Amino acid sequence: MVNPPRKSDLTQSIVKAEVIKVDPASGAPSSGRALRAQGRRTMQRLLDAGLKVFAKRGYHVARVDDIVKAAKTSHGTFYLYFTNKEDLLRALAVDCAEELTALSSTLGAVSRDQKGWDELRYFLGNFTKTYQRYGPVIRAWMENQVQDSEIDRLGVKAFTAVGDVLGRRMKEAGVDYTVSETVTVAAFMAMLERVSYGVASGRIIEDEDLLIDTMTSIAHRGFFGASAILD
Amino acid sequence: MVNPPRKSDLTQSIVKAEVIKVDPASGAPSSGRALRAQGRRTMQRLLDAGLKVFAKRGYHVARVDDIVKAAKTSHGTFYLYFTNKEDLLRALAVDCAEELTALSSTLGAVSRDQKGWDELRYFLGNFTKTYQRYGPVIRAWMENQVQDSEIDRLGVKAFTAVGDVLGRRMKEAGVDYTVSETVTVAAFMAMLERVSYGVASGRIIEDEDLLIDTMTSIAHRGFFGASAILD
Amino acid sequence: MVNPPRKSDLTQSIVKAEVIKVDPASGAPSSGRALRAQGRRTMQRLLDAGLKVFAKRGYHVARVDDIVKAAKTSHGTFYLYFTNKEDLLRALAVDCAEELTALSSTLGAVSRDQKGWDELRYFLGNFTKTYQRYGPVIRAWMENQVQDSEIDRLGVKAFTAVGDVLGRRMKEAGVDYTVSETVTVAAFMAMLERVSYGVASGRIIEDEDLLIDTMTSIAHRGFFGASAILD
Amino acid sequence: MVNPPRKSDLTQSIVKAEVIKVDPASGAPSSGRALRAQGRRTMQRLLDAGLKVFAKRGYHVARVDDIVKAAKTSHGTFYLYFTNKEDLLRALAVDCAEELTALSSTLGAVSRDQKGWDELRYFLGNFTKTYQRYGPVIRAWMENQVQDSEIDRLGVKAFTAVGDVLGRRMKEAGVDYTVSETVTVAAFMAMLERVSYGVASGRIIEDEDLLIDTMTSIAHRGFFGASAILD
DNA sequence: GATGAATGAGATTTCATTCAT
DNA sequence: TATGAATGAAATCTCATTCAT
Repeated sequence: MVNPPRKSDLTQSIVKAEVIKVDPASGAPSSGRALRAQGRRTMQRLLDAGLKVFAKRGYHVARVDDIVKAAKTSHGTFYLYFTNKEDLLRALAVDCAEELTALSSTLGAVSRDQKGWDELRYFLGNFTKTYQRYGPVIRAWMENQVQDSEIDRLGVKAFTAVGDVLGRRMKEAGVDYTVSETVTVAAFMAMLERVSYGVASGRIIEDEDLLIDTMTSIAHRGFFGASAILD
Repeated sequence: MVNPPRKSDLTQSIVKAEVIKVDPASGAPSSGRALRAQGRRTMQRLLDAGLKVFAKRGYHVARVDDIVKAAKTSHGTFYLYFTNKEDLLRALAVDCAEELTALSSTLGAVSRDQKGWDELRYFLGNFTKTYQRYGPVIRAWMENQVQDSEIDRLGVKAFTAVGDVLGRRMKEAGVDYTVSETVTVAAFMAMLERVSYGVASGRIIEDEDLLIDTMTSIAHRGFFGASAILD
Repeated sequence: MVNPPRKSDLTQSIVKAEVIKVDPASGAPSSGRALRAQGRRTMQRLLDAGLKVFAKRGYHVARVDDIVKAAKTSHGTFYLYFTNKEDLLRALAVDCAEELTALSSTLGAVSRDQKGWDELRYFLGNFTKTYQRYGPVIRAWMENQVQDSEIDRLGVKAFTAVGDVLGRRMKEAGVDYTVSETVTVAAFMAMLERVSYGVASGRIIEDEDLLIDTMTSIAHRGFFGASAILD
Repeated sequence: MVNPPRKSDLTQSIVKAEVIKVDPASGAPSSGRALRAQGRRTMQRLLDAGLKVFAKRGYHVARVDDIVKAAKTSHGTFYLYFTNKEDLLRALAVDCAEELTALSSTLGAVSRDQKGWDELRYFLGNFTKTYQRYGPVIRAWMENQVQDSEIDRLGVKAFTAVGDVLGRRMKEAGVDYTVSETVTVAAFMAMLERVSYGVASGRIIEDEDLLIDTMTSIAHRGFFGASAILD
């Protein structure tokens, strides 16, 4: 039988997720200004507000006005910390890229058996965690919403890091029949990201564990050659 | 071995695509005005221009000014045919929904063998064709770019039509182990759409046939339970 | 005695000034848009309003809002014709540069006698005319108010044209004792411009003819070596 | 021949300049607060920074932020010593006005011979010195950049002091043919100021001694009736 | 039918000045 | 005495939509 949707150990994955989180305060001021405690707090409030507002209807639609309202501060203050909306996104992108890169190291070998399924399951759980916070940034990358090439580069780099690991693990799994590696990896990431977005946006309503289990099964078979019927 | 990437009959699929296309002039003026030949031509120019401009950086970013320039006409004329930018999208959405609905009927039973692969391959080829024209509309739905709920409803309906067929075919294929049907179907559509967008946006560069072959193999195994190794 | 402040023939200088005026409608739309009669009128209204508002407290202090109010139009309309305030200045600068260049050809040989005085008087009268219209632009150049290097170049070119003629005429007059030509010409232009500005700004209140006569006498002696006492 | 550009005694003029300088610390705090040593130092740093920053692109363009950065202090501190940006200018204007007034007493009788030329030369040298420090303030007056009428009054007063001396010396020299005294004096000051600004701004590049010599010769002939050819 | 012109609401951004520590 | 943080009024600019010919 296949992957008896073993209730994944959520606590465990949370613990690991903590380990992944790389200095969340890394959102350093774009300008070189040294910040004191109060300034750092305000900046963090703005970063959080940015994520929150971007999450609602996307980066493009978000207004600086919405962000400062959410951060309970003023326009003037916003421009004290960021040169513009894009600059705020950039700061978030840096953090997000770090987290994604760290994430890429949490995927071990994916065998075709239950052990491989578990491994994949764990990885997808971690991705979901990251998406819960940085979804808006990942979405902005995925939807090509960014003009700024520097931010784009960050995204490409982070996605490549994850994609490389996926590709390597697929090869190890002996998935030699895959016709185009580029497309395969892209397809995997696309599926992952969009489904996560569907959940975040409320379009897909499903129990989180069930969701991850389903994605894991699909990926295990579709990308890692697991048989639909395990014995 | 499975699915010897049989060179798909492109001509054939084009022919079928023609059949699919349901009255391309169906984008009737929202205002309900009766149009003479010249008027119909102008309107078609605007619709085409809309698709072209939306394709570049998405519906939201597109300016009415860009559209009228691409259509070689004026602002005044635009508002003669459409009540606003959204109205143009709606007209395109109607056509796109029809095409997607028609598309959903082109997927036969997907067995786990080569025949099933071919069937799936044919369907994905058709989807690709549709995306080449209506990509911007599908993208707008997928990225939640639309405010107007009527347009959204059109999208949901069309996606449901396709999703239903997919779900039915999966069930027929005996993929009963799939944990959540909602998620499964969503994952399939997401993969399909995003990879198509990746190609359209130039981010994924790959030979079209190879691309479709790859997607087919992944889907065949991931969603329809085909074994990685057929004998 | 020198220069019996012969009442200068104002009419005549006006006539010549007309000749000088090089296509006042030359303020073509910065963008390539072709303009109809109404559009040209609006644009001209904005150009005139620009001069008027710049005249009040200078280019820098002027607000786009003041300009559109003076032109009895809206913000939107302003940006239809000019990309920003600087662009409006540029359009004016082009016209002004043409007029200054034309002006430079209206100075004949300046002998040390009454004839030379008359020649100089005529030239200064013409300059005054030009300043009455384009003073704000000349002032912006003189006060280094412009960031844009293209506008600056226009100014330098026009000033050089005038300066060159002055320098040539001085040399012809045998003013070999002048220690630095650069400084001499600069001093002449500076005097001319600032006194004109003084009048335009209301700081210097003096009868126009008397003013020009005075400037002529100073310049005739200071720059062209005329004796204070002619016999 | 006239005025063999006798190498002016720079040292001497510097010495005299020192004499002119009237209590440089006179820029007392507008608020009237008594200041200790540290406070006086901070204030002086701000005043110097003001001059430095104003020199770059003018009073209007200068930002308080630039000033505090140049003074290596903070916004808060700035407003501890000055009520606003204009107040800083006012403090500088007071000092500048004193220096200009003192300057006006350094011009003796200007005869038409070499002795007169030397006298004028000395005066212009002194003016140049003053401009080197207070140029930005003088420029602000000259370019009408100040809103505040009190500052303006200071400027008018200082300029009048200098102008009066000039006028008196011209009359003494028997320059009775000058048509309008107002205009004559204005022209002289304008020439002086703008050429100095040209040098300060880097637009005019010329050896300082040569520059002063040239100005002296022009003024000697143009305003004081010296003959171009002395015997 | 078609078009260029005009509009104004709303978004972004700057910066002198005040506040709190 | 000093400072970093915060503010908000005012300026710039964009763009969907309406108007007049």
